[in-house]
Amino acid sequence: MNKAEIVEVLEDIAVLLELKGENPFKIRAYATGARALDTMEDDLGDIIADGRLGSVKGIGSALVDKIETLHRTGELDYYTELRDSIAPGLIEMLEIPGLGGKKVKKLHDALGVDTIEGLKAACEAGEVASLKGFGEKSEEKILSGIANRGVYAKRHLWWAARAVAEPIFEGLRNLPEVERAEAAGSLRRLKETVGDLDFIVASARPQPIMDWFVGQAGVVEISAHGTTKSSVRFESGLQADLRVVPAGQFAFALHHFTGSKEHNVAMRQRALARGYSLSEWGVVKRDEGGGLRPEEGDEGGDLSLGESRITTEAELFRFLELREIPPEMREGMGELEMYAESGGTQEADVGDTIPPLLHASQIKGVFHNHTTASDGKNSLEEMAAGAEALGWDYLGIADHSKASYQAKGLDDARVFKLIESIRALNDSGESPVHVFSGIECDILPDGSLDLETATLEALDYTVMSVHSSFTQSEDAMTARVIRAIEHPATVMLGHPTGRILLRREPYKIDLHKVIDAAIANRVIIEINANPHRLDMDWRLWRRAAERGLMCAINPDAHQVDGLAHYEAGVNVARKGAIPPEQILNCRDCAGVARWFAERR
DNA sequence: GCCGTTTTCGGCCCGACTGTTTTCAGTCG
Repeated sequence: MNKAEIVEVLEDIAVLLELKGENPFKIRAYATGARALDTMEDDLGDIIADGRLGSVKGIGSALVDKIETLHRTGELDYYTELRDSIAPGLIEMLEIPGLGGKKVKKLHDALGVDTIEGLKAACEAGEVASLKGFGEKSEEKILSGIANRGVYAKRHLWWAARAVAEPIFEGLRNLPEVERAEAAGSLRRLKETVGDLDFIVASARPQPIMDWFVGQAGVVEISAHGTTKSSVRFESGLQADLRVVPAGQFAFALHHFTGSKEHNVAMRQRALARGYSLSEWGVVKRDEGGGLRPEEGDEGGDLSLGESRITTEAELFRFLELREIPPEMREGMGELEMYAESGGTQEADVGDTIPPLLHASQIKGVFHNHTTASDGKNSLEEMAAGAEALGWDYLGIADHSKASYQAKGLDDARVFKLIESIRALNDSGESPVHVFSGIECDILPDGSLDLETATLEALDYTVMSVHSSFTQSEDAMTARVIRAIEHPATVMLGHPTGRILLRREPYKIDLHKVIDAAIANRVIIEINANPHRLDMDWRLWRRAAERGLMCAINPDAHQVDGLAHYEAGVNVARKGAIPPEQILNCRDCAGVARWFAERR
């Protein structure tokens, strides 16, 4: 069993234990272990062979046994027995808002329900309301949760969520009562998908702000409307929370609600290790007995340190001897260690290990875009004009190749015609944007390429992509893509997993081997910046970039408007901490041309 | 089940909100 599958098993065990009513800390241990395994960068087989698994933080002796057994045999009796003892309907019930492990267990124990349908019937019969700990409100909430299960559980593309958030954010900032306003949560962390929107506002007069918020266009449901917190839901199912806090707590609240949860846990542990307790309200000193007392210098027993000393996130980080961690790096993936202040005891300046994050203004052009020659909606000239409007120096055009028949893919002869028309545009002097001629060439099922080598070599650059036979085995797909990477005419690899966020799973492929091959062959892996793809995933980039992998931000635009998606690619590059010098789009026109030439 | 520069046992991040209670458990972020 591979690592990803074992991670799933451990996560399953955590859920199952929750339904068993197990010790919450044991449950957390499994969830933590799963996460530790997931974020581990080395090959699991190597780590097991070296006997290093037990030294991974969060994985103790019991988990070492279970992970090794799963890795070796693909089975685990403990898991099988646990799974057989729990009805699948109970696991589904956890998706209903307001129901956690304990309540689901109680419903099952007291009423015998083990399916969503059974639970619905029990609610309608009033059996749930008569249960101790439940009431009429719980019953209603469960019924509405069941009715809306699909929409509520859904996540939303970052791009779509931002479109909803921006007008609200702008509106908030323009209200006279608002002192400071920020969007927090996964939107601010630039995650590829967003569960809900969080707005944090500093104000001494919350009520008018709350009233304005719940009255926004597009609000279909108001689930809370209080003085410190309001919650609304939009038509798409997207939920938005607004929290208003006094100015002195703003930095703490903003940090807390930006998350991630794992980052916050790590921050609190760091605070505890220094004798402080950190929360969204502030930071207080803990005395020896473990109790809390207000930080010295605070007046009137106000527990918040914020009003006197900490008014920005930067100050909060500095208080914990950290450099300011950008929101997109706060994923609980070792960022505290990365941004720790050296304290003068270390030989090397840790600052050197923190790469500067890419800024959108550094992008001088993008690659991999389509025109009406294949399945694009705009002509070559219109796309070039779109690039000019964005202030770019160059634009790469890479239409489909003939195997993508449904996309009117180009055969060899049409490629040469396209090269001619691109050359004509460049020579005409009509476009200040230089156009690079490329192709998005299909990687055929056996790993061979869809066009003649001579054709590929006549182009400025190439992007090789898989568009067919998605269901090959992991070994076959990996070998297929690596064969394409090893082809001398290959310059870039397109959307390496083929995933469509919220819609289609990635195909099975060993990306670690693909990354190794790309580095060895000086092949660029793209960040497909289409908001539905964002492939290759940011989680893989930090390590890959450290090992020297080059990246290109490719909007895969099929019309002029699609060029703007490059911004979502910038997000991925930031989250992946890819140094700008390893991003081809940061080079000027001559630099890009040189890269293409040297690659050949 | 994990972990340890006070600990191999006794902790484990913290607080608000909700709905249910009559002082609090469960859920959520």
